[in-house]
Amino acid sequence: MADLSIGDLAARTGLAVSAIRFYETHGIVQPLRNAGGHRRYGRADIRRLSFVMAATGMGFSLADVAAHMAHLPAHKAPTKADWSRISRNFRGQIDARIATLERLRDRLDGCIGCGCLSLKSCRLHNPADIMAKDGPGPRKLIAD
Amino acid sequence: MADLSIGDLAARTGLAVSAIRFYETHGIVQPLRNAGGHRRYGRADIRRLSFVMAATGMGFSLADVAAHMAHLPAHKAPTKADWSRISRNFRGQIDARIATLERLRDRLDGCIGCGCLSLKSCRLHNPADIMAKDGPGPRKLIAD
DNA sequence: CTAATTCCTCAAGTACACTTGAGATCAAGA
DNA sequence: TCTTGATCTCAAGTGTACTTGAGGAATTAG
Repeated sequence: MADLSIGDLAARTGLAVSAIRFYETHGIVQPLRNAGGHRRYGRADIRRLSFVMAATGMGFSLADVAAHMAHLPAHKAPTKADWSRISRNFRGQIDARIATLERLRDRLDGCIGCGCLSLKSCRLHNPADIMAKDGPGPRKLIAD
Repeated sequence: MADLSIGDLAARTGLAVSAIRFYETHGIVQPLRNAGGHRRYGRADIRRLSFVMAATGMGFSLADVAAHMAHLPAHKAPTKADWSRISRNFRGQIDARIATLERLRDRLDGCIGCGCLSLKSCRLHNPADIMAKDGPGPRKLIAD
């Protein structure tokens, strides 16, 4: 009920209209169309987009977010259980990221103390658990 | 002493040679040149690049990182005090990011409980302190 | 000394996340 | 009804962070 135009949705989420259309190409929202071909959204889409904003704003990729949201029903409003499951999954990723940041912070604290004068002992210089598993390359250092 | 080739540096940091050259265009490293025009790095550059990897890996922009590193001396090895100052400054940004992630996490916890059935009360839906100051637009949500 | 590596520069390409613009259609208020 | 504003599609552009490739010179292992 009370379907929204793309402009309404933009106004309510703070996103640009173009961004909402872009997210649609990633399957994050799947609006219906009215007689004239204009997109019509439900209220649940406000929440979807808020979730996307929060997650991408924290540095998670759209692909990541889209993968989580793929578990939500397409056109009917997600249930409490739907959102709960997503929240729990995503929470794991957030916790992982916090842990990594805390490790980095602790290392920097160590550097403040040691002055980083010893290459061998400096933990910043050997960030083994920050760096990815498969060989050199800066690819996806914080991949979950 | 013991100056390193770009390949040596790549091997020791895990970065691609092309990435190190790219960082040079951003002023992050400023190698000398030997007679044949090849870049020569000092050991201190290993640490510089490790710092960059840690920071960019956590989602900080190169510009951010470069701004911090601009306070390090260009060609002489940074002193303990130099690194300490950078560590302290950067620590502030890390703490801010951790705090934002924790807020997001707490909101998700709230959503797990409430099931996000109320648009008005859902905190994910009104992430005022995640969203930037100046009006709508997803620009730089996590800017420090 | 030769051959294989490594390195050089510079231009162009890639991936992600969107924005901008053109040209046309749809919707809503005076 | 008219006209302004919102929306449509599709192509191309933007910024960030790099990678890839071409053509050529320097370095190093045998």
